[in-house]
Amino acid sequence: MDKKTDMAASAAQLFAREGLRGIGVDHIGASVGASTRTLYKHFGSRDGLVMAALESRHAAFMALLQHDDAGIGPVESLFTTLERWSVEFGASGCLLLRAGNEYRGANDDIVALVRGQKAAFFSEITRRVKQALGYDDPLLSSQIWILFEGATAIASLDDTAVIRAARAAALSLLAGAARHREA
Amino acid sequence: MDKKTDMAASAAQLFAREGLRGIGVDHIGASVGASTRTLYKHFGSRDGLVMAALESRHAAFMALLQHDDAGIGPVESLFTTLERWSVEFGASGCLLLRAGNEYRGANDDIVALVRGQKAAFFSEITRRVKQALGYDDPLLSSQIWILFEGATAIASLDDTAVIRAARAAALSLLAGAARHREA
DNA sequence: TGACATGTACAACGATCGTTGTACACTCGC
DNA sequence: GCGAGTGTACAACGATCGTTGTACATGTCA
Repeated sequence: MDKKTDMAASAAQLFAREGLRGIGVDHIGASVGASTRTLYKHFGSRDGLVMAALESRHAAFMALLQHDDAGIGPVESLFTTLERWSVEFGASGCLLLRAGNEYRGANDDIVALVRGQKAAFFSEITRRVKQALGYDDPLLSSQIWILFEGATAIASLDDTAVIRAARAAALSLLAGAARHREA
Repeated sequence: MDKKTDMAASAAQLFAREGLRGIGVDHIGASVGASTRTLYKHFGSRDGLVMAALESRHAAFMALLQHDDAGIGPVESLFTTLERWSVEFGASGCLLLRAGNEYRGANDDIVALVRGQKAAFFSEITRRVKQALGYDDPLLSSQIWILFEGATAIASLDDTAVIRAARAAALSLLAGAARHREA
């Protein structure tokens, strides 16, 4: 029905696998059985399609994040969700950061979009850290963000075991912060 | 004198700024005052130039790493070197990982090269962790690697302050491991 | 002097790719 | 029934880009 949504999602997957600039618009349209003309009527340009694909990816992960709050702690679930995502969709680095780096100096709108999405993601991390500790800890929040992005990056060439190592590090830092607060 | 080395270094910088596939070979040759024909006599193909650029980057960072062992600890200097590198060469994510993701499904040689370089880098981290602790700690080594790559990735859109946050987290984990060993 | 490596200028090729125009189907709500 | 919205097929454009051939210049080393 909603072919525009399908195209954006399929484009995100193809961009992740073949490279942001390593695949043509014709091939992306054909992947969902749509003509190139339809693609342009929806997105206007290739860069417009790239932005739609990034929004699709970001929304999909954020939605998965909200859904996975069963039993485990709010910080820990960041990493279990990432692991499930990597197994299901494949690990090829963060598509948002890849786009931000690949289109810098070519399209400022894409860079601005990525910046906004990452700011939203960091807000979510900050919220979860506060939920776990009872108070705000900006440094710890950014450190957990670093662990998350590092695990995402490395998982693209190693296996997904690094994600569990990152989760353990995050929990260790979290416990250290709580211990330090008590003393 | 050695124009081949210059071209590889300049290509690495241009690839980092304009994107791995966002700049043409003519432009790269012109950046060092060389003709396109000379470029092809040295590297054979565009992908050959990409691999040479990656080797140039990897070697440059590893060399900078060996040189920065003055006063501070072996693990801490990983991050101070990264910070100096980012200020001097600009922060646009790890070019190696970017290439590995962008050329997957297009050139296996590039992916294999990146995999080897990252294995060498992880060995260096492992060596430094052992030097700091007195014994091997594979989990901690991979966690410090995660912090390093995460800081590199995030520094490309935030400022370089994240690198100091990553360094603090690494030292915290290191101290935690040493404390746990004593008990 | 001659052979050879290295570099340049210039032109051209073939291919891919982003983009658009046009004409034609289908479906839905008024 | 009719117009709007959505989708398709097909062809073509202009531009960029990777790649190569050829002819010529320069330096070095035997």
